[in-house]
Amino acid sequence: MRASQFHLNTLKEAPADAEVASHKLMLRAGMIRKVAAGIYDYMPLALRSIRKIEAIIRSELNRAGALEISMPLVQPAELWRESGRWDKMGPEMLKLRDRHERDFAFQPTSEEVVTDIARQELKSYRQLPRNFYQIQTKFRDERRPRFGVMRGREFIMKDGYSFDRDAEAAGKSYDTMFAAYRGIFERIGLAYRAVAADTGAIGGDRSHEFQVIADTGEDAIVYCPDSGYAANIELAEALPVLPARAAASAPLVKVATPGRETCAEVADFLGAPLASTVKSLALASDETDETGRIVETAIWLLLLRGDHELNEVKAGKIEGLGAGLRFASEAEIVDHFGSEPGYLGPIAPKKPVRIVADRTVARMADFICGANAAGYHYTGANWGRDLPEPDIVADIRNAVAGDPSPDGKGLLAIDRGIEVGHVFYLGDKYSRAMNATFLDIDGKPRFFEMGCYGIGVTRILGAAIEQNNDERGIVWPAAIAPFEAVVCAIGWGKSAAVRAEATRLYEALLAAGVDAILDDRDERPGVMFADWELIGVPYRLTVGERGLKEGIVEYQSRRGDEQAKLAPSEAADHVADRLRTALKGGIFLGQN
RNA sequence: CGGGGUGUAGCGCAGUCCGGUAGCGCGCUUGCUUUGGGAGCAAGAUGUCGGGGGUUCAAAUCCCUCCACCCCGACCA
Repeated sequence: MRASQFHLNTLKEAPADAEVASHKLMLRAGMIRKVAAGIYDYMPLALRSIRKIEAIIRSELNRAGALEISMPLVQPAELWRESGRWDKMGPEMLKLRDRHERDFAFQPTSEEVVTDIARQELKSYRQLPRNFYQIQTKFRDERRPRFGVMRGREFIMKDGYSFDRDAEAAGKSYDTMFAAYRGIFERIGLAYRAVAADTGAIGGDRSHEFQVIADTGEDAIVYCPDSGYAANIELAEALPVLPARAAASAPLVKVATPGRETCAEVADFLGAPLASTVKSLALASDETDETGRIVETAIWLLLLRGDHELNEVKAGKIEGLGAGLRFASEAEIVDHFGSEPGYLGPIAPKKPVRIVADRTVARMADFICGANAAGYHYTGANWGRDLPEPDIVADIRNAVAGDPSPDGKGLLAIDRGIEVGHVFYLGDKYSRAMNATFLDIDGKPRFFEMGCYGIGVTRILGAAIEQNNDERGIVWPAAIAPFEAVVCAIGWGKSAAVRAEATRLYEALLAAGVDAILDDRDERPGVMFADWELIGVPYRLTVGERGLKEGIVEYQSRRGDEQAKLAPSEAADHVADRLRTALKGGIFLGQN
């Protein structure tokens, strides 16, 4: 490709609506253009990278035995009604109507359609296992699209689905996909972690997210550097921080704490450590009938140590609390505790409430908590003596850095991550709902055991840039760079020698299998360098009259780790050699 | 969905308070000069001032209304 024939449109200043580095840089490099909120044009540079990501995914999935198919973007409502998700997906799903007033959805994912394929195409256990995937445009009407392609509404995703005879075989399919994902992210060349993730209603332990490590990530990843344990913070078990409950040593005293409503304020006011306070959160759970009407509301008091945070995913798993979990309203709080928020506590609420203590709180002694009276807290509170033992003791907090690892082999650390892949064991959730069966060896129909496997193709672009950029622009991993190398010709217009040598070098790169571009725009060197550094091409060869007089061309890596003057005859091989090393892969930071 | 903010040339912005013929920088076009880190000079082109309605002799500016986009948001008692 010659730059004079390519479409380049770089900006010195980023549009004002871009917030994060990847979004700004993609706009400045001219990779994407915003068409509407969360909806973008992918210009030639971006599409080149996308196609490379897709090619890596295809090659690894095909190698793992998965089969590529293509399912419709516009899917009939009946299938979604069968699974019950037509209503459940809510406003995230874009719904459409055709000229006959029939309902359709623009696919946000394709479990329903693929299950429909399976129940019609897969009749016998002899056809199993089977794994279908597609790489395609998805639409999810996000409440708040942001961060450019990282959380867009329309995006490209690889979604794959496995069908197996039984849970054991499904486990093997899962493992195969897990390994394939490792292969994919190795090749893409990003630092990533595979972490255990929440399985929601399905249960079990077979759900992993592939997280690209970046400070701007929306997810918190808890891991243990010593043992390799890694999990999304939603799931990561938080062990009690205290070894055992100490004996009570202080009397229960009601102290005035006027205007001090948060644990930090109270601790500060009383001159006590934050870790000696207990935070009381009033939650409510609404039980509904089939029509969605609330038939019963229960009020709960969740207790956390003052320096800990509630984990709502964990709270939602408490028996009875999961249904309609929400924070209690102020009226409910006053009604049950006899006090306004800010001074709630587990000691003698006005009406009985269910008390759930985090495991750490259950081991605390002589703690500080609200007194259920405005402007007052208790100090020296003790379980068993001043209040009954908690109804439920459970892990309901977020793990924090420095907690003991759940596997007992060290201390936890926390990183931020961008979720770019997810593998999930589905069981028979969809096959049962949609009556998708095959005939097993005993001649009886069985529901398929399914798994689903996603990769956010366009999100990988954003994640790669978040992880790899500097003040000059993008620093692509070689495997997904729009071009692997650029030949900058200085003085293209006026020097036949430069034209000849730059062209020869460019062709030598192509011959060596390097995806190169020749910058023949006859621009000033500063313009060319700035453009290619912004775009993030990994390797650059510069040809100018000055160098040719010395008998050299200049080589520069975008990472800035190597700069050299090379004999023109060696330059293409040098780049090809560096590229081969670079394409060997990413940095796997571990899995659990 | 709630709260806040912004819409003026392709991009970044000024002008709005205090109504009076729409500006600056970058980019773009043409010419000349320049040519190893985003060149200089000269001459140009480009605007439904987000849309609609209203007030006024006169509206980017004041009023009403709609729209789009951006940011924050269960906050933890």
